[in-house]
Amino acid sequence: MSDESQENPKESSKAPAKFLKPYQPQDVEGVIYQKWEESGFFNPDNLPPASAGERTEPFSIVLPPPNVTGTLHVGHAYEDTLQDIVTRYKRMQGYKALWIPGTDSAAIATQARVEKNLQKDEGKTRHDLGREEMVKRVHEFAKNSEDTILGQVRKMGASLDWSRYAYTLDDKRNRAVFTAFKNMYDAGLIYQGNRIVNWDPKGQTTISDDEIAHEERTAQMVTFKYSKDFPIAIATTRLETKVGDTAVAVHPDDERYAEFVGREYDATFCGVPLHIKIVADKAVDPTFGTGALGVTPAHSMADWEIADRHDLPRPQVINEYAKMDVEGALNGKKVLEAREMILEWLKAEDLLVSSEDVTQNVATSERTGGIIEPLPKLQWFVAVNKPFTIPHSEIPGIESGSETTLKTLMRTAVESGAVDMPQDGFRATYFHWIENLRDWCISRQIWFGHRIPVWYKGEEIYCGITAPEGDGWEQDPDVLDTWFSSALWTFSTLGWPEKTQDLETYHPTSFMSPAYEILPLWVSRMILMSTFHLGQVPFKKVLIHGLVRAKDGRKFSKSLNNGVDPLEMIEKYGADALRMGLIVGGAIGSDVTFDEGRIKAYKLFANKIWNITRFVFENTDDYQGGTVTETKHQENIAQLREVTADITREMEQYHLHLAAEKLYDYTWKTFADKIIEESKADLVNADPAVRASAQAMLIEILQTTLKILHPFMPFVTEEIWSSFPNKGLLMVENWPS
RNA sequence: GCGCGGUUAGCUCAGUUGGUAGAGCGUCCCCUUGACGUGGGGAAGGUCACAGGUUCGAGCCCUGUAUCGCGCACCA
Repeated sequence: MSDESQENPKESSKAPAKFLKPYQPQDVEGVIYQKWEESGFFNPDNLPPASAGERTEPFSIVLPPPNVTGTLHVGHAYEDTLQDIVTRYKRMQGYKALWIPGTDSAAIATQARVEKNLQKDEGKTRHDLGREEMVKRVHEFAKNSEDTILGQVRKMGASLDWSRYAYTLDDKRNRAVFTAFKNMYDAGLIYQGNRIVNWDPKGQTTISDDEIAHEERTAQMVTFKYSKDFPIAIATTRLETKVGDTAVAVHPDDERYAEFVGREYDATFCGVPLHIKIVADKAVDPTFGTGALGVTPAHSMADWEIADRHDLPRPQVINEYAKMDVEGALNGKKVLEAREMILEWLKAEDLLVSSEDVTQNVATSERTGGIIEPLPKLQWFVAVNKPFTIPHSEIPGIESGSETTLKTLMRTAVESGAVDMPQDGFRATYFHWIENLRDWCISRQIWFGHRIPVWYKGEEIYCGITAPEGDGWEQDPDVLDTWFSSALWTFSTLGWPEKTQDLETYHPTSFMSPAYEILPLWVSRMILMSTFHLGQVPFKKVLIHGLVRAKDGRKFSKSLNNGVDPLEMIEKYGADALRMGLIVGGAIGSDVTFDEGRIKAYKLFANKIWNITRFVFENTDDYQGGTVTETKHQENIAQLREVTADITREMEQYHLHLAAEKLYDYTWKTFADKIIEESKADLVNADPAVRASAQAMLIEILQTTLKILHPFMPFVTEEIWSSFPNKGLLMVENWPS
């Protein structure tokens, strides 16, 4: 700051004409962004030295890649703002600040979107087009939507290094994905297995646990016996699955049924022959229902595990189209029809014991709304509990060359503090999720995405980064779960698997700020991939943010049609106002309610800064130099120094909302309402030294204020800064201390 | 069921290590004083969900209750 007061004496300026009108963000934002881009300073390789000398310390963030399914929404705007504030702050502090942009192909979401359009516009399905044509269409759609969304990110003022732009399906990221797959396959951590998966009959694909939404429905809970001579009644809401039963399980300590354990019975159930064994298993809750569980291994996760323990057969009785696949009259019926038929049959045979309505949560696909049918299928999995030897580890508590599991890595990365997750609540959620984690099903039966890098020829199987030599090889038709590639994002964007300078310099990344809803989906999987492939955490600090909600507290969603278009807000109030309005909306981590009034308030604030500047220019046009000599002026500067230190403290703790509020408060209540008001008398003082002192003070306070406001309101501050003679870009000025 | 979070002014939300409650918007009154009316000055408005506890002192810490919301797992 002291060097500033020595700089000032050389400066004198008239108020440029633009200050005579109110601030018009629309006129300047595009121009300013272009100036920034042309400067090359978004790329840390081009940054000028800082006050402390050459920039040596890296600071890196990767942008959580928006899906190429549509346009920017206000949640993106919030997230972009958080990251841009941090990036700009660190850049001004002298770091090699890098923020990498990218987009995500979002396999299922994007394909579903295109399929929907296809159905609507042409009345066709993807099968009508064929795989090749369909994938082409999806790529076209993605390209279009990518252009749109990147244009929108720029409008937010995001200081992203576009020269390092990455797309999850580009060549480099493809290579990273295949390499990651192969490495994990070779380590025995990716395997193929027949397991119960969440099958979406509507989307004709498997989906992960995280893509399931539970919907509350009323269902009929039916208690019945398989046959007249069967000794135990069981209950179910899914009668149609009962033709796939191979056992009845009771609790080992349940005396009511103890005598039956081990016996086997034959029955013909609604035309289907059943062979039922009575087994004892701890998983059964003796207090629920009749205390006996009909075991349907092929259509229930829990039952599959019971079947494992008792070596039971696992007949599949429902197919991929949610239709019955059994002997007799039920064959080919939809599950709901079959349920009715069986109920009628039970009544007719007098096997129905009782029936009641219950409320239960039905698993549906988040994407298609289809009711999930648990089915056994041959799928690819990542083994999270399987021990393996990690060749290299920088994670505290995990030695290089030691035996560990992916789950242990995920837990240790956060437990050890290598990933700093300061929000206790979210850390608890994270650990809770890890504890319940099962093997991750990574194959998807869709066409758009990373094709699984495995080829088959008869009994032979080959896993590699490119197709194997020779004829007759056929590639696995499935594609990978989109989160598989997203999970590599912190290092695939930096050039991995090549040993690039970027990877060396910028990984682990410094900071990540995702929404809490993708903590399990994405954050934990980035930790999984990064610790496995690099032995490093993906980021040193993760600060989870909340959702932006509509004023009534509901989520913004397309179906509710309550969305707010950030571009409309920018058009109306300016990007700076939108940024401030979102940041001050609430503490990071809690949900933010969207409030247009708040954004409007910050448009007024931008104008206030504009007019402060006008006042300073108008009153310093004859400024010939001189320093801040008056005691009260010096006190004002000292006070600003304290405010700056306070704001810096808040920034260091990532209390961005507090820093923003304090900036607003200082600029308006102290600088404008007190300092400027009090300076008016001094500016007309007969003693030219007093006037000069006031002038020096005003210039210094204005310039410092612009600097500390810049990360929050980059456009208006940069525009004002450009009106001072002999100044470079504000974005690379040094953060005052 | 397990886990997490919220409950503070009419509305939307802050509140840093416990020290007499804050902002924006809204409401009311005043001001055509040369930076800005997209402004300035002032005012009203809160038993900080409830009940206990710890403390000299609690919006903040502890226990419990209510209520709203979220996540995970689901019971057949």
